[in-house]
Amino acid sequence: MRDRSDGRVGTQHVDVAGIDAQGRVSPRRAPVPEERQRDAERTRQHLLAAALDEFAAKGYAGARVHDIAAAAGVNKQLISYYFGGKDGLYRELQRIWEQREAAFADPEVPLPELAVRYLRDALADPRMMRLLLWRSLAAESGPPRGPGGEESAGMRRRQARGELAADLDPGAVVLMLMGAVAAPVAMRQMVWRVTGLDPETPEFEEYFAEQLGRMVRRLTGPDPGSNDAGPPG
Amino acid sequence: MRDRSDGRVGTQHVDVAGIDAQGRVSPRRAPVPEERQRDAERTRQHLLAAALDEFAAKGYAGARVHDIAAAAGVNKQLISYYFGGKDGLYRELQRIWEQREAAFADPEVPLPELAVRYLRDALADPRMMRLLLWRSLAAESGPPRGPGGEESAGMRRRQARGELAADLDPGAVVLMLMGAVAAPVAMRQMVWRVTGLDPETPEFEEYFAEQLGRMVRRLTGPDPGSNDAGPPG
DNA sequence: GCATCTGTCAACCAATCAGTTGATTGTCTG
DNA sequence: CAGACAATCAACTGATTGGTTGACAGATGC
Repeated sequence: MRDRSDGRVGTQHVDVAGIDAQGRVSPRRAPVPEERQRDAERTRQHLLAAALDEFAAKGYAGARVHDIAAAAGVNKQLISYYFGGKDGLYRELQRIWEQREAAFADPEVPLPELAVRYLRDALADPRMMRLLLWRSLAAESGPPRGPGGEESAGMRRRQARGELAADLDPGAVVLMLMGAVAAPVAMRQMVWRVTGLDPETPEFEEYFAEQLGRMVRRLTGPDPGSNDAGPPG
Repeated sequence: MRDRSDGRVGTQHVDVAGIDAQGRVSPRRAPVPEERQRDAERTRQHLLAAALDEFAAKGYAGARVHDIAAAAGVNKQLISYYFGGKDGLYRELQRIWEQREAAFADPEVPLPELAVRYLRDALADPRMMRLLLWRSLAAESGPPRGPGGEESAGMRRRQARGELAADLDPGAVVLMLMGAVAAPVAMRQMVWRVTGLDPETPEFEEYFAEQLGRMVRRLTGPDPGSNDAGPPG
């Protein structure tokens, strides 16, 4: 047995929440009173945090296991030891992300707020969004997998509730919102050219969140004035 | 002299239009009556076309000069010979793209049509969009370069003309439209999950073009009915 | 307190890959 | 047609890079 990750596949033993927005590892590891010199879980988390930085920054092909190990402060062999190699480390990151992803998209919160929430999340820590984009671009083309058209269930409920204009298709709206949220991450230099703002500043976040909210409100219902300017005169 | 590209820097000797949407090389090369065995310009174009495919598919880090040369049907050394290496080939592609880019964004065509035009262009041949996305993701973070906030000049004219709602900032609208157009290219699997359509089919193109047009029309002026349902009142 | 397992590392290895070298052959020009 | 130059290729090279090996040392249990 030379790959410690084999036994973990399918389980969720990883401290998913242990990686904060700055990539630091949370110190809470209950059964360990003082700092040990050797701590498998701590090393795993350090590697995962460093890998998230590296893969988000350079993508899979551009990432270097040497750099990940160096950033984690451990020997690069431990990547093979814990995750079975670069590929396993990458997969583990994606697995963690898919777990978190499910917690989003509450169908009760109004659409403009939901969009803005996604935006702020992506801007506060663009690494996951970047990971998604890298993966999407790298995915070789071919027939789509999995069930299709299911994601818009909550959206269709919104529409039935009158929260979305009748002549708009929920799928298209979701797609456009995804694009709008991803745009500042996917096309950073475009932000500068188009708005004159640095996409990483809080100024831009406030500006674009406000604007995105307004735009989404215009997609809600046949009367755009009813949501942000009172009933029409 | 071992790099034929040195003498070309700054000039535009390349048959930019010679690469069509399918990556084929146009056969028109005026002063050549029959097929020669050796043809520098033809080889250059073959390499550029193959490079566009390869870089768009895998990005810079993932692209392999060997594969580019093989797809072009020539020896890989010719990449160094004509372009000074992988990097020079990549730069040349970007240079070509920047030349074409300028031809877009006519401030006279209505905004919904402009957005739809961009969308159809991106869907018909996603390679340039993919190139842009790869480059954006790979660009290391840092202070933005070049002049900022200038791109929205035409948009501001639209707003003054009343084509854009007064409470929306042109920059934010452009950014969102960019994201919406890029979304089907940048997040292909999302299209399938959200709409149930294959993003490469004409069905999807018609569907999303129609929907995008409707959404953009809702961003034009305080009265959404004024643009697609005649004058108000 | 000793044996065993787990965690860690330095050094090594094989594969990949961009780029170079030197030779070969088509093409043009006088 | 002959010399010169342009275009092309097969083989080689040096540098990365992901992964493996074998040793060693901290932790753990008896």
